[in-house]
Amino acid sequence: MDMMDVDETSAPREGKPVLVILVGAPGSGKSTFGEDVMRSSTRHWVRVCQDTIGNGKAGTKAQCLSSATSALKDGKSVFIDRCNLDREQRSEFIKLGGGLQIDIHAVVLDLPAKLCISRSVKRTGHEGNLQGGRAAAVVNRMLQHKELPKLSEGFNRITFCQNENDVKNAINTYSSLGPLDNLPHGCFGQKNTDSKIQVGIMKFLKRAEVPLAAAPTTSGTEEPTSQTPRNNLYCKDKEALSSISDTDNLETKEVERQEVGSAGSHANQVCPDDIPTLAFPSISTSDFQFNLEKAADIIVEQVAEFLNKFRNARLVLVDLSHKSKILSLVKARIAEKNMDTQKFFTHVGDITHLYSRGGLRCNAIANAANWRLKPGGGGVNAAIFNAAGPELESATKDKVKSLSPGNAAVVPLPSSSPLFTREGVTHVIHVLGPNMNPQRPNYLNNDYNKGCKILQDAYTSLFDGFASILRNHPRIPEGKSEKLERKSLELPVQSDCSSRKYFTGTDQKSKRSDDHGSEKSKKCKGTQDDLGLPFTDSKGEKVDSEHRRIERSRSKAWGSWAQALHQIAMHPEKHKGDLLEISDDVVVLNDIYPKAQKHVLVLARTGGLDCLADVQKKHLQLLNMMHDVGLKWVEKFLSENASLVFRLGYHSAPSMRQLHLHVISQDFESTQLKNKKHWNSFNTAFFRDSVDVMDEVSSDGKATLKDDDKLLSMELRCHRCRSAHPNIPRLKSHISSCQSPFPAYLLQNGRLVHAPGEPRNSVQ
DNA sequence: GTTCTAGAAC
DNA sequence: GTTCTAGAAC
Repeated sequence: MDMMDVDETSAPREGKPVLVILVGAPGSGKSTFGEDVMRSSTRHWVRVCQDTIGNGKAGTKAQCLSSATSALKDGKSVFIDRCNLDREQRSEFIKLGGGLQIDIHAVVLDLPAKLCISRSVKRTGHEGNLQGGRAAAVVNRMLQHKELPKLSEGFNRITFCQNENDVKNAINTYSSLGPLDNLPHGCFGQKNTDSKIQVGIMKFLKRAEVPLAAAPTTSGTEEPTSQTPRNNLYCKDKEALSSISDTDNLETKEVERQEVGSAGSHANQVCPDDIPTLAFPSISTSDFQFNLEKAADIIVEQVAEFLNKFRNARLVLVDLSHKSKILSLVKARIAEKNMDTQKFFTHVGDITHLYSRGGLRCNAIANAANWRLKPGGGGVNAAIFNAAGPELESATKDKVKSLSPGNAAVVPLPSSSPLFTREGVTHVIHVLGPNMNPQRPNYLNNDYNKGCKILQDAYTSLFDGFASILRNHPRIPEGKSEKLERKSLELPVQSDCSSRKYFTGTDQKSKRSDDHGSEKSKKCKGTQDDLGLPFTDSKGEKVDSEHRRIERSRSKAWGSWAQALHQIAMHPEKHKGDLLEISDDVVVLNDIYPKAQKHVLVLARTGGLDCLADVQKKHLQLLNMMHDVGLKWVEKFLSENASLVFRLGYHSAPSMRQLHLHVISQDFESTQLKNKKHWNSFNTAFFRDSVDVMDEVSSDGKATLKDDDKLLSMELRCHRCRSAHPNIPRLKSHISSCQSPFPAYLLQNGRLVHAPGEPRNSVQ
């Protein structure tokens, strides 16, 4: 037990009566706390409960005061069992201590609001008679006006409990408090909240359910080892909690801006868990057998340097075991140096399951790679390559071939990678550290002069890599990838031959039609088929795919309302007035319920082509043409409003029959965008970028579908800064002003299309 | 795909 | 009481 302000060591061992003021919302467990302690304590306790003090019914505060006074005068210890959430309520009980030789304690049952509410709602025979649905409203209102107690109010000791484990520990502490014992004075279980700023931060953190675990051990957490599990507990269900109270969130947003000083484009984030976060394993200390003490020094020093430069970013050192030596060493140094534990903390868990198992959102994770950047081996490297799927391997191969010690390489993770979809990881940064293991390459023979230098370099490169992601300049090794990325962002506003210019010099060209006039395309259709499909025209395969297609069509029954596009595609002349363009192969029309300022559909006219699942290699030419027609309209729209940004793609499982390409501006400014499904259908993997679809159909003969319903009910995240929002109205109000650059993933491969030089905050 | 609406959430 | 979601019907 490491405690602070232990000023009782020299005091005579003579127990004083204790007045314990329980502080907590209904459902936080105040009564249970008192009862549990009284059951096993050797002290004489009296529980003064306002809910029952009037002959079993609710009484007044005055009754409580007098009842407490007389008990204390008898030398008994007292629990004040009422909410006591604001300072004023507490002050009168604190005054009771005035003439008496007693200790005044607060025990704060600061449990998640959700938990209190569910308990309040569930309980039936509770003395306070706060039952049913009204409980939620009451609990919320109370928590909104909550003021956490401070020593300066007159308490000798305050114990904060933020989870049930903390509560259990506190019950033990008070249960074992014999008649002759005193408890040390001070604040326990939470940072001292002496300044307004800290109160603000603590309130903010509590609401957003950030790991309070991050609080330094020096603040007197009685059991330092309980830190990390709390991390996990508190990060889960943040959406549920943050949605509990509007005013809370508004208030806390302010708090963050003014007091935490969050800077830059991410200042408008609701949840601190959305701060760009890099999780990294300790480099070189496992298989490479680097000295742990030295490594810990270097980690802390390099982290400090990074955090000096980047205020709005988090670093998390991850290891698998609670017993991890390197974690304890680093933890000790964090405490020693009084580092900001919101920005740098340790986490016990699997680096490939930080979100799904630990509730910790990390945009980037570091991989302790080998020099060949190959999967396998063991440890973190094997785990990350395994978890990320083959996508990481090929993405890595595209970026860089090998790595020398002291270097790092940033690899954007394809959105199809499970690490991306499940964990929200957008980048893997491979790092290679110094090797002190004679069995491994580049053995340094215990030369720690060199070793430390290389390890420093490794962390510097790692954090530089992370910084480059923050700036949305993925540091791509020289060569085609970077050119591709840059090129594909530029779309000349001139109206002719856009796609040709657009993709010139990139490897996209070969996959795409060089023209978008329907006449010409039709002419070369046969040629392309002959050239492009040398293998798939064997009889067997044709039958098979035909069969597949029919099977699919049969299984998907289209409702009557889903036929509109199909009717238009089959008989466009009947709908002439509603259409923007008609050709032999496609029809272009405004989406009847546009989900953004500009939202058009490029509709295929091919019969039997109902959705992306029906697309085969023979449709590649059509896909190319649809894309080009889409780009042509994008160009037109950009010439009218150069600030727009467009994305072209297909819904994995469309609601309307007949293959259609969405061309949609990324403002999502539309009253027709009304629900989660609307948002997620354009902003999760459910939306398949046209460029990716073409690539996949070209290489695999079919498009990958992400038609899991889970995608459509995912939490609402801003498509720019990825911050989470509790509901559609609030998401919309956020995106109306979010200026963050788009995630790196979207900036690649021409997924986003905008006018040259726009927007300014994007990749140059 | 939308509209309607009950009831959950605030 | 009002806002918001989500499921059913179309």
